[in-house]
Amino acid sequence: MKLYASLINVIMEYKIKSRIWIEVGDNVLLGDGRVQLLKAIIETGSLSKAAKSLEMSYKKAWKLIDAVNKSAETPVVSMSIGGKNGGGAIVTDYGKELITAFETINKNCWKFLDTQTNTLPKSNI
Amino acid sequence: MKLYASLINVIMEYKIKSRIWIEVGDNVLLGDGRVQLLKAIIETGSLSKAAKSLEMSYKKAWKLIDAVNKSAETPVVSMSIGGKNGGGAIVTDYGKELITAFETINKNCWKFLDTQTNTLPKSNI
DNA sequence: TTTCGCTATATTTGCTAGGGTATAACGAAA
DNA sequence: TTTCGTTATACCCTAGCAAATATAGCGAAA
Repeated sequence: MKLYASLINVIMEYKIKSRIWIEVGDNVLLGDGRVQLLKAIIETGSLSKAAKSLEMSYKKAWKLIDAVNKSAETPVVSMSIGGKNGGGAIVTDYGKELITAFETINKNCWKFLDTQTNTLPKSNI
Repeated sequence: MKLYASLINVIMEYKIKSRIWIEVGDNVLLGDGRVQLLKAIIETGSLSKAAKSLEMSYKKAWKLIDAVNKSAETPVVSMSIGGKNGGGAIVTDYGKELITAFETINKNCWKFLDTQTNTLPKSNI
């Protein structure tokens, strides 16, 4: 009995989840998807390759980065067309700082929420 | 010059936003929309009136509540068909406890995120 | 000046979540 | 037993978003 109860508690535990994002004015600057995309750009050096690596359409990736660039005053990713390798995309130092700040805040938010789980009412099965 | 800079800082300030939700197993138990709907049910006493008050279709409201009831072991809202007023929906005490817990956690999450705003890199306009 | 791979953008196609509508089932009270 | 307002559910249909496709433009290097 005690065994079953503890098993159920393990399986059916509550989990508080969250998503955070950064807004500037009325525009979304950064969210989880955009951060993943920026990191893929850092790894691949181009927007199209980054999109492909995330199995995302180039169009969607471009729209996301366009929105980031439009809502950020300080440049986050700089694009270049033509040239040796056809062009490419580079995440600026400021963009990299944003990424690390975002990810640490996100992790800390998750940690905080985990501490709040025990404030939820117990379900009596 | 100093004046303009401070004005820009006020207008263009970063804002870290978030949404939280509670999962049980793999199912979503509660999110912001469901909490609003539950509160509307408490106020109106019926699912259809609650949906109307939130300008939400009855179908959508029913689906949300159905999902809540299916993912919760302890009943959250009990429905009755027929009778004096055709039936109705009642949020259980357990459901009310869930609502208040959810809302305080949410507020505390927002407060926490507000304290983290200054860890974001400064944009140099 | 030709090639190449990338950015940038328009157009079409396809899909799915959601609204609208209709209708059945229900049960207390008049 | 009729009325009434609700829950519950099926069906069609549409708008809006996303994917797919096509194509133009670019510039360094060979």
